[in-house]
Amino acid sequence: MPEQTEKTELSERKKQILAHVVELYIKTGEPVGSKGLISATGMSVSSATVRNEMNELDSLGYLEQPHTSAGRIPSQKGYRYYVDHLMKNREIDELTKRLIDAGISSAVGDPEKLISKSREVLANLTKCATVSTAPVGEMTLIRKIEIVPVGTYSAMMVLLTSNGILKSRLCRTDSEINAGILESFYNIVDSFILEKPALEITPAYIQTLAAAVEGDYFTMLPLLAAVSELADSVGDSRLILGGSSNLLSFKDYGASAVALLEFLGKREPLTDVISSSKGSLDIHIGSENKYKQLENSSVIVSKYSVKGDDTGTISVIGPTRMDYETIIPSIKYMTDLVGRLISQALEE
Amino acid sequence: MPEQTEKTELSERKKQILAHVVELYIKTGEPVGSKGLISATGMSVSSATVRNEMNELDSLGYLEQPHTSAGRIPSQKGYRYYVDHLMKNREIDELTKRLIDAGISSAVGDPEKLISKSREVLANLTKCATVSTAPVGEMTLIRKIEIVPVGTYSAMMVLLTSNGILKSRLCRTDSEINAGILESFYNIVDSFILEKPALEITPAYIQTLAAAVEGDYFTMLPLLAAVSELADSVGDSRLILGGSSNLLSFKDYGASAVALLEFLGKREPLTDVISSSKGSLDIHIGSENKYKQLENSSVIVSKYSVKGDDTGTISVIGPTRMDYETIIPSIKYMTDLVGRLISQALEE
DNA sequence: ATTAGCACTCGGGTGTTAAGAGTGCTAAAA
DNA sequence: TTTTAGCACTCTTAACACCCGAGTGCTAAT
Repeated sequence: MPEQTEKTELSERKKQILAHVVELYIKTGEPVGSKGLISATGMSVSSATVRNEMNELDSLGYLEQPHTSAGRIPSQKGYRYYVDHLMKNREIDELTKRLIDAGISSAVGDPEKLISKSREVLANLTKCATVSTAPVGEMTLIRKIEIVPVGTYSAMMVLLTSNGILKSRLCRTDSEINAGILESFYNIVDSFILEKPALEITPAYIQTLAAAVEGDYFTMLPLLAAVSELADSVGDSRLILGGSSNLLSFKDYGASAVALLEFLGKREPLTDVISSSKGSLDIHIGSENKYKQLENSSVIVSKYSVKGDDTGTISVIGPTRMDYETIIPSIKYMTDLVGRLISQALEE
Repeated sequence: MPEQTEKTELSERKKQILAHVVELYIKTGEPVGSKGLISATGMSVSSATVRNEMNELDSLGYLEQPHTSAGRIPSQKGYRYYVDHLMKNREIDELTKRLIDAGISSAVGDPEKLISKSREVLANLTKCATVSTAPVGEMTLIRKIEIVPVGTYSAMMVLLTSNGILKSRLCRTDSEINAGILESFYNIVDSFILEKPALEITPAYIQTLAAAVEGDYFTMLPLLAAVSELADSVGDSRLILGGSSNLLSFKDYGASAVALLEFLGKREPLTDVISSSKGSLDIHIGSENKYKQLENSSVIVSKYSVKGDDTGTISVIGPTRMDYETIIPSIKYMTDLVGRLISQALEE
């Protein structure tokens, strides 16, 4: 009597077999056949039985055959069923946890560094590509601008946003940077730049400000240009891709790896993919992604929120055959940690 | 009588043919045969003549055949002869020049930005991988450190080196950052950190400093740790690789592209390759590079020097079949420009 | 010195075949 | 009714033979 009792319910043994197929395929990358499955898992049934079950899983759409005489591989539906129902979502591995902690320890206190470190660490850990989006949005305000002269004609400038992103650069003027210049610079900054959204500090806006400057226009211009350049680079931290070369090692993508890398290189579609995630941890398998270029990939998007309502994301992109079982706990742990640390860093 | 008069000298026509073969092969990527060469160049000799000449070029080692019945491709020696004697080293293209100028215009005044922009721009231009090394060395000193509180427990910290590299980060302490802390921080910085080589500000060194702090050890520690982190990241700017995914588009590297990317990902050998260059513009063709992984690649290393004796480099890495004729003027122009602009930025 | 002509070579493409892996089905056993 | 053993079948892959064409090297004629 324990058979598929409903359309959506699989018999225990089918579940077991599906889980084994998915896991074996994830491990080896080879289509798994009835015999191979038995010898690898030690199930105490015959290959014929497994074959029958697999056959049914096949017609139910959970498995598919690359060709008639090969083993089976999970279909998209199969992966989906696996991550939804079969995967033991175990706790994160203690060692992995240590690696993560150690990896981002040097960035504690600085949101931007936390974000990029987390991306790097996760890329190393998962051997997949990772994407991070900083909690930068419409309402990320310019919080502080400092300028420190380091020579007669040059100064270092630092810009801090309400989200804790810090950008700095040197800038150079044609005429001397004296107290007067600094004063009028801070005046402009105080009145027209601070507490404005970073996205609004465009070159055009700067132009209009500069036009209104009395007197030392030509000294002020490079300073204001530097401000706009810094404000602009805040936006750059929004979405960053890392570890994409990891994807080359997967034999899953044959020659198509190049096309994938090209796709990932473009900003807009990637932003789209990430931002279309709703939950706090979303898994998009294969063609669940709306972009054709991702049909053989899975994207795991995990969100964290910092004290405001701003949310950032960390994502992992890899072949559908990625190791969900270990990646998911890692990315979860990572996002929690980063969210906590950033919130902490932003406390007054 | 104009034949190969010496071992090292080729007849005019041989030179012409060699040049054509190299250029055609660079353009098409296909081995060039006698007929194809004539039809592509409009030479007024018969294919048989060309064949004879090619045959001799072959035995002299300038050309080689992938297989008997294919056309010829330049050997390493052929490329070498081409870049040394045959290539018209024309001026940089006006359009390219504009692109370069425009590309790095936003970075003027900031050495570090200049360096990374130049790398990016050159990667886009050449479609190859690019490597930049900043003029960071043993004698790059910490020139200035500023710390600006931005909240009760957090401050932004900025570090400037003698070479104009600026690094910044937020840092956070457990107890309040007050005037006293700041004062003792600056005391430590002034006495033990400023004007020291950045490379010497290691975590270990910081440890010994921190140990000697009286009183508020636990507040000072994160600040000093941040200093060491910043000093460390100065070293990171030393050698940076960019545009490596460009290499994937070259059909020259088939499956070996992956191995190449892996090689380029490692820091030490790459440093070795770049730093073994002696002249101001060095071209290493194929296995002239001492690393086996580069046997199908050429590396062009171009140096610039800034006012001191510090020199940085910009390099292009691509298949031996790269377009030397346009890449070389571009990289030359770029290094000159960057060298000039950095020197300018570093003037008092 | 150049060229036309020609035999030759070799890689790439196209069957064909044999081996191997894996399946689906059937009939017997539990 | 479920499981299992056996077997025929399918399909991929590797290996081999084959042909075609591009390109060569050589020779003889100009």
